[in-house]
Amino acid sequence: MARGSNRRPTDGELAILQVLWAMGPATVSTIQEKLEESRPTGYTTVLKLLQIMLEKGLVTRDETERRHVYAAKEKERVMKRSLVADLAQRAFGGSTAKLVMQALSEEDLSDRDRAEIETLLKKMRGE
Amino acid sequence: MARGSNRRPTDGELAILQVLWAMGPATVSTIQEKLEESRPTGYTTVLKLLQIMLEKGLVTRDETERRHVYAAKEKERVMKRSLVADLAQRAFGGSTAKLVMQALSEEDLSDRDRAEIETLLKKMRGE
DNA sequence: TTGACAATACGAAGATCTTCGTATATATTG
DNA sequence: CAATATATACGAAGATCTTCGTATTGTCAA
Repeated sequence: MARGSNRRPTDGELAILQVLWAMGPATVSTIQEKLEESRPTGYTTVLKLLQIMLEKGLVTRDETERRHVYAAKEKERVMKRSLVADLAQRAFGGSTAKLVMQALSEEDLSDRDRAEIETLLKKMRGE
Repeated sequence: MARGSNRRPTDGELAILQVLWAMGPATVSTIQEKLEESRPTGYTTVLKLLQIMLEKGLVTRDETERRHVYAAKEKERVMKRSLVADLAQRAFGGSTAKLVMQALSEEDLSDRDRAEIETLLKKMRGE
């Protein structure tokens, strides 16, 4: 198996994935600039991380142009699902419901958020 | 600052915390036996982890008896809140609501769970 | 073609995590 | 008390993560 396969992304990797999900495919320097806002990181560091992520299969790379273009491989949704499942597993005995309860009970949700969640639950009830 | 302070617990540490939260204060061998079910780990490894967790302030230790008794320091709720907040930060742009939406939309909740969550939301709406 | 610049590749250092072997200390029992 | 069992302490190895310095490669202009 390749390096770190089947493992959740590290903090650095996740920060990069967030950028890629938000911006779509991008070059190293673009990613690095964007990352600067939330997580200052040198150019070669970002590059190295992307190279490792490529090895791990977390991103794809288009080498057509001189400036390689990286893109997140896993769909955002798939990855986030697995992150939530992972936390549920590690901290909530595998129960996503418990995780949700915990999240809701501590948080000050906006009315809008709360309404959205209620709608979602209503839809689930219908099925 | 002490070792790894302000950092989220590692997988091994979290596994131990889960045992301590479930069983209350316990000796190394008790913890190790319990852990065997979910995460086979040798005795000295568990011991070492606990010693490190003590340094980090994740657990307390009662040395009165020959067999030291370890206990989770942070309240379960506090730690779990910070874990959820951490994931929201790292993967959902800081939005707990988005995290919850993601968790709910993918999961097959039992009717009971769904009802419980709806009750919680209703209560929040009242306030 | 060559010089200058821009981008990638590579390697290694320093931290942390997990694991375990071994040393040391403390009971227990015959 | 001596022998044995049981606990804890310590240190070090092997992995992974992050970071960065430096080497290499590719591009463009004069």
